[in-house]
Amino acid sequence: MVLDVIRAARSISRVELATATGLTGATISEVVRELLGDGLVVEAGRGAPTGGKPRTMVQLNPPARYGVGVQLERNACVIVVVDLAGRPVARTSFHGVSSMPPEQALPLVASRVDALLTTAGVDREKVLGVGLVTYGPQDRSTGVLLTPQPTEEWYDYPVAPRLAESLGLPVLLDNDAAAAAIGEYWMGAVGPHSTYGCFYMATGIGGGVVVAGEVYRGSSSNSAEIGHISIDVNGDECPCGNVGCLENYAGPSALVRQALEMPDLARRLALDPAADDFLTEFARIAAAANAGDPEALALVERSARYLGHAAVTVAVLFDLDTIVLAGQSFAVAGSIYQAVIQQELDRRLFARKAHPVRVVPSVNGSDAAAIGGAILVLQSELILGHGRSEDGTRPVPAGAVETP
Amino acid sequence: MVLDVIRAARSISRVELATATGLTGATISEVVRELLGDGLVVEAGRGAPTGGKPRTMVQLNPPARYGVGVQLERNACVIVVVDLAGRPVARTSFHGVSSMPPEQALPLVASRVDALLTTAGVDREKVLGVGLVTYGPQDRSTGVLLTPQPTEEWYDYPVAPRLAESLGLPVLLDNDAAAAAIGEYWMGAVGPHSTYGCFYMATGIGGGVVVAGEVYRGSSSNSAEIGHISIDVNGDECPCGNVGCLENYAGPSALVRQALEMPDLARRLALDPAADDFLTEFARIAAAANAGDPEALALVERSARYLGHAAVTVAVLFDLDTIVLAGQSFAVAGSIYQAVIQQELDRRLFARKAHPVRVVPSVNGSDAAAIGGAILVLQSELILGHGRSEDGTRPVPAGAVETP
DNA sequence: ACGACTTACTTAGAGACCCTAATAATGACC
DNA sequence: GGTCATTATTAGGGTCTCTAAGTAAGTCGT
Repeated sequence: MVLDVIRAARSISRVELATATGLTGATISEVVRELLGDGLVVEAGRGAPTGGKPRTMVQLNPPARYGVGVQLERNACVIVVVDLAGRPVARTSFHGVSSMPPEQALPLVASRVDALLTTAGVDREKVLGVGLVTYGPQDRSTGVLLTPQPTEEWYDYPVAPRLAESLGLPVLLDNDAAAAAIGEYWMGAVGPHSTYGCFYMATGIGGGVVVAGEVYRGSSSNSAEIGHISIDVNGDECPCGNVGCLENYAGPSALVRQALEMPDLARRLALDPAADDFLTEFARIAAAANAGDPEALALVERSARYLGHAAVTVAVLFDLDTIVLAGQSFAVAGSIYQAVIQQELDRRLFARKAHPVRVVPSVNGSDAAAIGGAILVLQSELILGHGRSEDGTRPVPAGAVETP
Repeated sequence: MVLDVIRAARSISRVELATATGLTGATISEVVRELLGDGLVVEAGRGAPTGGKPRTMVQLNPPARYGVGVQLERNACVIVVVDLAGRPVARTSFHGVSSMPPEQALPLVASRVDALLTTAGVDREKVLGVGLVTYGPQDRSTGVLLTPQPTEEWYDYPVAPRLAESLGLPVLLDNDAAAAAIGEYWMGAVGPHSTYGCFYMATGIGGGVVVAGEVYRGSSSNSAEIGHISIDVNGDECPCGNVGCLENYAGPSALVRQALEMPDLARRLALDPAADDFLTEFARIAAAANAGDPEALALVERSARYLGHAAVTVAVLFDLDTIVLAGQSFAVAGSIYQAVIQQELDRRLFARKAHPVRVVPSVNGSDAAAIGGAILVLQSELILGHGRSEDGTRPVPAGAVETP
């Protein structure tokens, strides 16, 4: 808990820690000494003069621990290594995983992770674990995917345990949007008391909500599937069973479909109706909208308005104060989306006497989910204490100085 | 925490408490001794034989403490007194409060509470506090209403502090739907690990979500306002600022409006277009639907389908396992609503590999909100420990046996 | 019917955690 | 250079919950 406050504050003195945590100075002294001993934090400089003894600031020691984030998307796989500060120190991405069966894909991923750690010169002892993030339903506790994607063979396959086996590191399975959401928190983009949501748009649209610094988990940890909430009670049925699903109005594949129905636009952007990777087609539409193409802009703005409409629902239900936009599909035309969604929220929530909802782009950019996955591991092991050993002490990698 | 487990189990032995709480038998012994001393629990009988020393069961001592619930609705005011088991031991209701300014209404409410406690013979020392529940936005921390209802004068009026002053008892302000929701939990209608929602329909439609035995609170404790989530992106604008609000499709006032547009039905049910209390008109429609009137049934079923549609959204976002229907507007045609909403959930969620969502009526009937308000106080003071004194001990009303 | 066994509960002592109170350290200010 | 304000540390104690050992109260076998 103290560590989390230090992280949030970036640099903080012991007195400030005491007031922030509610603990007494004596206890803080003790805890900070232990953290210093573990190498997790370092003393760094003086605080502003206060008329007495100057405060010695403590802050996270970024290279003390690392987390690995692996994101499996429909087409690509992104791997990042982040330090304690949440900053990526190494990154790689490659294609082809989605067309393999898991038996073949996971060892490949494992070898890539190994290679990345080696080239980045990261001491393996300092790696707390791997955060594996995917879209769609999953069983976090067993580390199993509950969707037959990318291929049938992945359904019910124990991806997390198998990857853990290959790597010899703990592997946490989680949702891409949830990971991106917690990434914002760790990086300090939202306040520690903020209740906020993340809209994650890549090939699909996912969502994650964070309350008091932790991801909201419902009864089965598959909450906030924003892509399949309905925005129109009279809409068409979706393969998911619901009607009027947001994704079919506002998702990248929907926009490509809509653009293909506009012959002028389709020709102008050289859209390929047979392209199997619709994200590149979508990126072209987004780029055209950015460049001022009226037809493309109209499409993107309508998509954004639908997203804004869903954002109102999510914001009202969860009582959010901030919504973060993350995922590569916001990479190109993110500012348009941000403006329109913000406008929609302001318009629809103004009449309520409630606080406004702020819309912001992710601080972690396109790799938000992968980075978030790595951060989930850091949080799980260091803050929530899931990785502590049986005797209650923290696992101390080689190199850390043990307190006597 | 131990008390909460005892409540949930109704009757439980110390060994079972140990396994349920994760504490050791020794600790449980100590804690239970203290609870016995406070009079909060009593030993009651033997458990099933296990081959050794029989287990002595402990259970809540219902008359040890009481909570008062006060519900302010648009037309009526309901006051209940419940014991530790959550059972109402006294109840009264009256009209007229909504037409008064708060300066006049709150002393009236206070006198009614006093009278009710007296006639019920409840020792005032054993009353932990009052749960005041209302609809619409509010500021729980200050006990202030953020809506100009029932009249302008109530807006920003410190209702909770004033009532506390009049009564000399702590007063908690909360949302009616949230109260009804937590009432279900206390009564054991949902399991302790359930994540569930409550749809509360009286004059409007409210919602509450409970996670791990506590009401979900967003950034301002005004979450899950179900009546004003949109079910139709192309719908009409609502005074709240949103479009296609559920309440305008499925709420009691909407149904009365729809029925008045059907001359045959309006005549048959003798609906009064000028009636200011549309709940009695709505009850007539619901009764007709129950009795098999095809037009009335069609109206109610359509309303239920809209509610079911919203239920899908809420269930997906919060990942619920159960939805409770509460409030007087479900009193008459509750079974129709329950069946249709259940059907809609099953239909829309089937394709997902997820768990089903169960729809159940409230165990607390029409007074669910008032009872829930009283229970909120019990929970707040006894389980969450908000009412403990400075030295960390529980407040011990006269009559309780203090441990040496 | 008696004693051995099983299971439930209690007591005693130890350790972790965090508190209060007193003490040491360190730079600002006159 | 001494006093003061403020920060940090140390010492000692209280509370909580644990382990380990002991006691209570049944069942079961002979």
